Amino acid sequence: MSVLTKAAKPRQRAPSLRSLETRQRILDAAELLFAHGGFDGTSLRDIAGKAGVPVALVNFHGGSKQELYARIVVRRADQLSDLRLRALHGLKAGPDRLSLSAVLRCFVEPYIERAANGGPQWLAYARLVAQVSADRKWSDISQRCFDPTAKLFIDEIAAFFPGSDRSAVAAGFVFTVSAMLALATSMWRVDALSDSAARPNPAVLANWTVFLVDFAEGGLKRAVVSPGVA
Amino acid sequence: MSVLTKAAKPRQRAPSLRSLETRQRILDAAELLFAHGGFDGTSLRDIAGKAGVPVALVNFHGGSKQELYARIVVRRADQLSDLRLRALHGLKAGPDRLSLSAVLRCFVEPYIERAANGGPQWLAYARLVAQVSADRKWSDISQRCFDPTAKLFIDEIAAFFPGSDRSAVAAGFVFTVSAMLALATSMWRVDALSDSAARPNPAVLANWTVFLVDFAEGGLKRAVVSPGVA
DNA sequence: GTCTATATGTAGATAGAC
DNA sequence: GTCTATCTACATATAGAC
Repeated sequence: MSVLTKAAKPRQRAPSLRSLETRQRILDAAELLFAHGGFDGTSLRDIAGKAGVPVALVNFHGGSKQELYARIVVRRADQLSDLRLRALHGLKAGPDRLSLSAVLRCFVEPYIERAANGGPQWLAYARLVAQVSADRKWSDISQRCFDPTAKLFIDEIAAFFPGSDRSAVAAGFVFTVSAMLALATSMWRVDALSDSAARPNPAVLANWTVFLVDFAEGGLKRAVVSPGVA
Repeated sequence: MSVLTKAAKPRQRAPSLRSLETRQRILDAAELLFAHGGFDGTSLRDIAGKAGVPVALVNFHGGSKQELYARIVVRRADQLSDLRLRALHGLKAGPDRLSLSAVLRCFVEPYIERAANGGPQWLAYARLVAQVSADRKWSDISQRCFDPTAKLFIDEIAAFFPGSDRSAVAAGFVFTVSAMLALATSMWRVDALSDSAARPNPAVLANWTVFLVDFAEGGLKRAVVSPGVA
């Protein structure tokens, strides 16, 4: 049974302003802590402590722990999809012929830009997206929040490879997404492996966007057209 | 303090045969369960139950929960590095000039091949490697188990891009690894996104090796030489 | 809507008999 | 080396006063 199909605890009146503030504090705290510790590594008590509310309020505003987790992922998913689709539509309305890299940028840039410059909540959300995308346990959330937009982009990408196998395009897209998520979660590995000074400043993350788009474009053009996969 | 620097519980004699069998059962069960549920999502009681031993034996043979987790990752890491380095040395000893894709294949193929055909324990181990690589919490394990070999391969890759920034090569390598790990953990997303029939058979995983190598080669050649990153 | 108090279960770890 | 029994802490969730 999906955690998303269950509605929130039924309430009889519209929530008060005070309630909305409390609720947001709880969701914000949960976002930060879930992103850092994962679902199983974070307790509702941790969340209540960080939000400065008693434990019972976390259940009241967030529902069960699973519902709370899902609620947080859903919260920003529409906004992220909006940014991506808006960029894509703007591109298609423009005068230039579509390029593969431009399409890829429409998908990648909103995520990276917000992870880099959207403040700690968006950075946490970026990590949360990586958790959800990597763990089959959350596949229902992925399917509801991310797959519709992803499929649209796969269609756009596939148009650059006429006659190609759709599962090859999908695989290339998944590789691209995994590289994108690595930007938000694994830059510490890049630093460790390049023996460079630490790069703790999240602002430079944005510098890697063009690198990522180049990598994905080159990878797709090299792999999808080749007959490597039957 | 690293979990790896602590030695195992001191024992005065070499373990008996019976002990070795019990220990292996415990480690195998832990490998399967940690890979499926993650560190925090798996209890020592689950592991003891699956191994068919009392809980106390898990502590006796595995040490603390963290030590047990680290022990499992370390257990196959040397073997994996061996396979990769042996393949690389074989390549360099051969008559042909090195190609980038051949070098990449040396790194990628042992992992994919064992995830696909090495049985359930190796498949679980592949997922475990993905967990360790994605979570900064395990960076000390990454550094001990995987970074030395990774640095050697980055050196080899960098030789194909003279004058390039080492952190760019490292980033391209991290992207490549993230795509490799996605093969072992996220093929369900490919199936969901391509609307294809499920692909539950792990044997076809190996078919994707060439696709992955192509993707990585194309991505590196496109991204590293371009001046996208200062 | 909020919060105290608590019900109920499970976690990791170990002491000490065998 | 093995295993029973248990210690202590913390988990999620809710009942019911305010």
